[in-house]
Amino acid sequence: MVVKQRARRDEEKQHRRRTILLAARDLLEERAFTEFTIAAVAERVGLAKGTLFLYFETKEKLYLALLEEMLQDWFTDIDLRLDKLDADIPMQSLSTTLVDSLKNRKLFLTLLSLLESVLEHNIDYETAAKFKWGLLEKVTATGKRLEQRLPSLSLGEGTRLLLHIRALITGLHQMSNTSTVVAKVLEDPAMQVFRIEFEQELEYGLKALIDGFTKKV
Amino acid sequence: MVVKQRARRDEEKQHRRRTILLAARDLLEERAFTEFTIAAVAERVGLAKGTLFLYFETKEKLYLALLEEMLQDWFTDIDLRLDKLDADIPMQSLSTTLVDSLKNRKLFLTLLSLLESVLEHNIDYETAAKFKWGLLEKVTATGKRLEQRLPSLSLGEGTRLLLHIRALITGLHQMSNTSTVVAKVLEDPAMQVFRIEFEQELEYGLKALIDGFTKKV
Amino acid sequence: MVVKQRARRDEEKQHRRRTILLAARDLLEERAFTEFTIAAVAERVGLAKGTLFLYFETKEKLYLALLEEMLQDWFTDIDLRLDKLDADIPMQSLSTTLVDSLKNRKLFLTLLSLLESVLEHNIDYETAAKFKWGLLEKVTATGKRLEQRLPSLSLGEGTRLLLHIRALITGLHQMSNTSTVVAKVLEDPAMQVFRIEFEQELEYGLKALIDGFTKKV
Amino acid sequence: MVVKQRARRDEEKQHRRRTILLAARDLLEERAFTEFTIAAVAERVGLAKGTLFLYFETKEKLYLALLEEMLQDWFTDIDLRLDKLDADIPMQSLSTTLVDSLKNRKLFLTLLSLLESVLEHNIDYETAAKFKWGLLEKVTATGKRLEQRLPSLSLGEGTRLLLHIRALITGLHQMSNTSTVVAKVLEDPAMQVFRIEFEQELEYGLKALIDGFTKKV
DNA sequence: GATGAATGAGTCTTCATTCAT
DNA sequence: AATGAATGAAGACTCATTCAT
Repeated sequence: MVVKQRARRDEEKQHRRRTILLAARDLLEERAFTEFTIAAVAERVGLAKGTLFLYFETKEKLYLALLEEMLQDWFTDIDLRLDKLDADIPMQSLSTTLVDSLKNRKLFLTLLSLLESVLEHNIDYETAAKFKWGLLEKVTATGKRLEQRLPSLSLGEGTRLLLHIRALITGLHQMSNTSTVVAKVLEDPAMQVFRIEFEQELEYGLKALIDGFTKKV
Repeated sequence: MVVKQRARRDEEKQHRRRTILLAARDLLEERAFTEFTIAAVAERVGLAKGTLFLYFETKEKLYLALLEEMLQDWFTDIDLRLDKLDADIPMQSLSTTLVDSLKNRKLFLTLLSLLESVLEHNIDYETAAKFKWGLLEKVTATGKRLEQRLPSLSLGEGTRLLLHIRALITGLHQMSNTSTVVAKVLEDPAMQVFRIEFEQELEYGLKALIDGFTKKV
Repeated sequence: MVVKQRARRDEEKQHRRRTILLAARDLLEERAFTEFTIAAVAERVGLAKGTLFLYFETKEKLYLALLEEMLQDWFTDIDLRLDKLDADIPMQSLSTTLVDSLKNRKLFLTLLSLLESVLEHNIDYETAAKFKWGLLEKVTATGKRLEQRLPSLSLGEGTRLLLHIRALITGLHQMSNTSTVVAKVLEDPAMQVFRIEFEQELEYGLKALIDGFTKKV
Repeated sequence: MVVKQRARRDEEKQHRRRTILLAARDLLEERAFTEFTIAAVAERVGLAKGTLFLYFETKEKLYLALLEEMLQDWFTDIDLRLDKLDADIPMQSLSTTLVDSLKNRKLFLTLLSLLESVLEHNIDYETAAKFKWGLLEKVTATGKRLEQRLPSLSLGEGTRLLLHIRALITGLHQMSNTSTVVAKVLEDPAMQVFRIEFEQELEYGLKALIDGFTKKV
């Protein structure tokens, strides 16, 4: 029975919440999502299983909180980069910007890929609504920024482009994360086509996608 | 205990294998993937759970075999359509062709979306290798066809385009399949951005993607 | 964290003890026994969970104290009524008296029904002894009163009658408190036999019981 | 992994079902109801936990099945005894008959005492309805028999008497089953009043109750 | 004394897989 | 080959009780 220092003040509690999220983040970075259990997270933080339920009512809420935080970070980052981006620079640099913003965000990608298929299941209306409204806000704001940077986009197309960008990100991320056995199979030189280098391939795909979105007269 | 007629000859065994796959296919079409349990498949085929393990050593092998068959079908279909496609027709019709080929292939999309994240886990090297080599062949062949149809593509870029097409398909498919609760949240008019109509959106995205791949000078 | 005024003097502590018991009483009146958790009681009193354990070492001790208080009240009430009861009035009115004394004592009945099966577990010898000795005193006194009112009873039979009265009360109370699902089942007219109206049925049963106890020559 | 002989034929399965029920019965005889968990029953039968769920879909269904069987037995027994009972013999022997029928049925009494408060919770409408209809049938039939033996009872009063008999049984049974600590407290000679000898006391109470039911002019 | 965060044993239940029949 | 009963490792979650603050 190792009693952890108690988080009494609200500040401390927020900190512990973050500690849990960080541990979850670490865990996700190392192991497959299927091994991502409450028990594993608890062990990682060095807290009892029950304690986690003091901070997150259900497993799914923990997942979602994790993604929510990462989304927040990512959108902040992306917005900053977009604001710095000169409007005259061609879209090529936009894809580079996006790819750069995703570097060191492996777990963000993992969770993002699982959003609709896993994370958004087994949650209540309240939680779902709160999450979606938050997301809507961010998506709209960033969508607007895209429209400013890419003047050929008409109203609302920024958000739409963002949606397709996400599709490409999610798709490629999944395809690039193979199981250990498959990775071994792909070592064969002939299999090169399937050895997807995520960042490089994403940049390539994004360029094409954005190109297509903007150049289409 | 109704003992099913035994499959003795190899031919019969192959036939039973197919019967299982077909039943699994039907099941997947009706129910969510989480309800896709061995027990459910067995019940659907009218065979015992244990029997399934005579034909597929693990659950994942069954999944993979299912996808393998569907991939076979889809590539055959797509190749046929590509061969019929006149080389002079602009790429716009290529996206339409692709979208058309995916109509009535809901389960194919479901499984394809789960390939790397679920299906390729818990299988042995042999199975993985066999699957990947088969896929390589198909991908290469269809990639070549794309290069023929889209002359601006250089050697090998057909396969690469195919890869990005799949990424977009997988990404959009996942995004368009929301849980019941989320669906309810999305009923709000303001949430329209998140209510993704798969086929329509895919066509839009594919056009842009292919456009970008080809027009890029 | 709102720290409640500390109870320093013994008098204050007794007062707080009572406050807790009263809150627990209220809670039990509203909710089913299964929802009667320490957390719920604490919330109701406006004290912290831990504080409750300063006044009651175990959950069961709290229960028992609660029942003890209610028993005290009830015996006081019943004794008063018995004293007012004219010795010449037939026993019929005794059952009425008893039933009347139980009106508005729902939670008393609930706890009484759980005495041996739940409340008296997980307590120490001391507590058990104290409780039982107190009860003995009350039972004996009221038993005596019964013997005075019902002259046909021989020495000690008053207590014995009391015992059987309690058995009937406990039994009927339990039988009349059905779960929601069962209540729905009992809506069927054919199920009328099982729809027990506690007070009415108790009066009926008590009459018979007391009748039998007294008229038996 | 001790694989138990498999129950293949329907007959064997019924037998295993009974084995489980018997084990549950034994367990209940030895330990308190709170310790009566699926895990404990499984260990007792020497089966895996999961196996129990093949025979009983939920914990509550197991409980109810247990009681259902015992009720069946008891009513059969009681009806037989009532049929043999000469109508001319006074009701005194009726109480004796009832008490006799309850000898060696400790666990039946335990479960019966928990029927409304525990067993009938957390079950679905179907199960509840099936149980109640079965019970209704038995209660009605036995109620009729009582009316035949006790001619002073008017139509329907047999069932009503049965109801009160059950209340007394349940009440006394609970009161007579004390926890270990309380039992120790009751060793004091002064506590004799609380040392309830179930059978003896039930006979006494039943006599009075039946007397009251019948003699009431 | 008061607090409430932390604990962790304990509960039911699911399901892929095994193996006696 | 076919069967399906048996397995048991997980898994999420609850709650009385403890104890650092």
